[in-house]
Amino acid sequence: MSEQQTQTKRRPPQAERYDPRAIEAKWQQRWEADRLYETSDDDPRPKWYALTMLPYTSGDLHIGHWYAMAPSDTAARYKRMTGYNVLFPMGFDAFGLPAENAAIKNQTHPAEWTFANVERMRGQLKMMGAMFDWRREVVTASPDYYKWTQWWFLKLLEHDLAYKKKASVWWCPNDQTVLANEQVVDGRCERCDTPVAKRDLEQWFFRITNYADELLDFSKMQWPEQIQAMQRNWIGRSEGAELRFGLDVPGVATSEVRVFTTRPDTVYGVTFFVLAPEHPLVEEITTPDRRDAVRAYVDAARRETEIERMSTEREKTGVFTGAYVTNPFNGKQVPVWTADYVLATYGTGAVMGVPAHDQRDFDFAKEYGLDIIPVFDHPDYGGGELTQAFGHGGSMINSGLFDGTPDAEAIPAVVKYAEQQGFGRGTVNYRLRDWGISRQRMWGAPIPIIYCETHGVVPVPERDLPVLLPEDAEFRPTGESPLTYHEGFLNTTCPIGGEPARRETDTLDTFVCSSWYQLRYIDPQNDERPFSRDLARKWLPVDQYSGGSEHAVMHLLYTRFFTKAARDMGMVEFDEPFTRLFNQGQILGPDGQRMSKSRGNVIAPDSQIDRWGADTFRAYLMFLGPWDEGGPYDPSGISGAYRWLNRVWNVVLGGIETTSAGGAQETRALRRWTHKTIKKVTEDISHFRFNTMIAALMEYTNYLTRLREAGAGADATAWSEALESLVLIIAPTVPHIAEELWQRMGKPYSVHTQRWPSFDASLAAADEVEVPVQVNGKVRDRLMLPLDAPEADARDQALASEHVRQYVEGKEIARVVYVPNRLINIVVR
RNA sequence: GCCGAAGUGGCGGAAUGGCAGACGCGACGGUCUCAAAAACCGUUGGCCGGCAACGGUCAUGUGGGUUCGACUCCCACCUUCGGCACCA
Repeated sequence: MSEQQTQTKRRPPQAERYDPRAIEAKWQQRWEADRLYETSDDDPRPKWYALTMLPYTSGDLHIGHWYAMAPSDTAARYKRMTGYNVLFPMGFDAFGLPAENAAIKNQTHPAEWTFANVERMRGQLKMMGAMFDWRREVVTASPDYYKWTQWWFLKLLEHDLAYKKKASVWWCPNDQTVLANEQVVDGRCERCDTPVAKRDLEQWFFRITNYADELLDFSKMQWPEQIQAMQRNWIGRSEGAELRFGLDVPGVATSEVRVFTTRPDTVYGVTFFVLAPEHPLVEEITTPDRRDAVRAYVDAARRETEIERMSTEREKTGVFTGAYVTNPFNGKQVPVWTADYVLATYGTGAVMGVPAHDQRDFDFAKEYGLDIIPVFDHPDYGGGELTQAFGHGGSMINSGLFDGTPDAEAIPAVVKYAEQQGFGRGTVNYRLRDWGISRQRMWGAPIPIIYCETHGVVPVPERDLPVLLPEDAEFRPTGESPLTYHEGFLNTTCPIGGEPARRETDTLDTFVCSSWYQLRYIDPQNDERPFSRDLARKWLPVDQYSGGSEHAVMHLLYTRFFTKAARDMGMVEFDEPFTRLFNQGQILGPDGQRMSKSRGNVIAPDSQIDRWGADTFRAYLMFLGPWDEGGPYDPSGISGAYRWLNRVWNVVLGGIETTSAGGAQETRALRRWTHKTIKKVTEDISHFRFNTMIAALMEYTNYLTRLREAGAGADATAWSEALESLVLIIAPTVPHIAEELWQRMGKPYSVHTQRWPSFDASLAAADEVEVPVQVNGKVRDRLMLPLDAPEADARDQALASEHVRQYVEGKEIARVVYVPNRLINIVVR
């Protein structure tokens, strides 16, 4: 940037040019020295807890982080200016797979990589000029944080919300290690290219399904409809019945198989039965002659992803096990198959095959020549061979004593009968599964459990927390967790009897860490408890949460679950963690996809910040488009935001010839612009419509610039009102330049502690409006009409117009539509 | 495949039942300059007519529908993005 001064004929010389680099660093230091953004717990103003999702410590702060945080900061600053005591904390989500990958690659401890990233990212975050209260920072991988994450695990275990069961994970047979979904590429290990398959391990789970029904209730929050819809569908509540089919296989102890169905009324149409390949009974009931085929099929299924298996497009496959089950309703024996379209994780892992009334079952029956028996005389069904499955409609047929029961009564009738006869019961099933939290990895909070030969599974006593990660972890290139071969970590003594014992080597899913961090920010130094109950009462729930839409389901459901569990354990007194939610869209990388380190498409903003300054970059990101929609990152437009700030700088500092009594007309116009803009900006900023807010600010700046350059003079009071308002309403968006201008205007420090300006709606309103006149929907003329002109006047003026007359002449006027201040439409025939 | 969203000038977008293209980028022309950059001013959806002011007409992913009027509401389809439970 040149320090050279511009001298033009038209414009007065500027004392100094806008130099963001000088003013941004200066004010950041001043704010920090003055503790301007430290939030007190004792402030008498009403509280406002604004929270933005904490970043993962992936390396450098990228555009995606700026896109998430700069607008949140603007919203928080606005809230502060409207009279709230605003808490806006920041921290780091610091456990996880990428740190381990870096550790293996660099032969270092993951802590080294992680904490170096924390340092760097904190510095980069500070350049944004956000109002984060850094005294409250939390880092989930630091022992004084994960101590409490472990404490939460113990509490959930104590209240029977944690348990152990077998569940499948990807397993690389060559590296002898568990793989994350991300590490499986086209069915192979990303490290060694060996084909991988699922394998069952004992793992810890949280009983989130206990709260399935309550999690469907959004009445206590203001969340976007689409997020509610996604969570509702994810939870997937289905009413139906669990029915018991008889099993009589020699040498098999079990005498029944339970199946969940949403259509118990079609039970007489069952012609086959399917178990998921992972179902424990498959191996047991398979007859010797079918064993090889079944095993081969099950092995193949273990190599497939759930997404592949859920596709309704692929050809149905399956194998017959050789066994039969008995339909309790009609005593009919039907063959038991295993097929990959049945998932072990949904319902009971079994499906009763009713090909006439379920399309997937229909496809399967067609593929393998199984019987198809319709049990409803659906109005679309003519009686011949079925070409597709039929849903609801008609009344029951081929169903014994139920024949003739109409569709609407069928389900309750069959369920009632099943309950009377002991064939099953009406029940509700959820797609939601319990939350698996065990990770066979080193860089996470160790699960605080000890295994003792004598006492079994023993929770680590609270006084022994945290269970620390070893500092001398040695990573083998296989990716196996070092905890499994670290003798110092592994060997311990039983807290009950003192016998030699071994520690759990699995660590907690990182989503556990981020399920309660909003509670730690309010009391981050507390070493007695995870948080103070009094402070929780004061600050929570979070008033406004924001973050990427990629977290619409998992993180946001997990943390809601934690809150409800905490309430039931008597730790907090509210039901939901986040009263209001805003999900910003994705800022897309050059490949058109979400920016993330693992995709390798991140762009660092540093060079742009260096060139244009943080204010310009913040304004540019907010101007790009609607925040909830995201969009492609293209730096070519940044100069527009920079030019705008230059115009703001010049118009505020440039001076104008003022008079104490400017023309009444001009003064009125100036005040109208000022109040109209305050109104628009207030409305937009409070609804996160930052792009149109900035457009309005640009228009206002352009207007003031024209006014100033016209040299016509302006009313002194109205002009100072205009400039003062401008600086105040840009302050949340571009905090540094606003502070600098505020000071140069001779106003008291700080602009950020000023009151947001109010607007006078009557001053903001125009007294005349241009109204288009349409004939049959096409604009033919425009009229200047007084505000809220009566219909008769508008109609007369419209019909008097020369342009309109051409199109109306000689035709019959069928109707005149008049929308005051919007339009007149003359409908002719 | 399933769930959620989005498709509008050369580009980002505005308008959510009432003037399509606000605001900005880019491009083009100009001022300043030896020159360039920066800055500033002006023009800028397509087509047709006109020297021109201007007028006409088409146009919001595709096809249909509702309405005096549809970017906006409804139905079907296409494409792209986010998520799909161990990336976070």
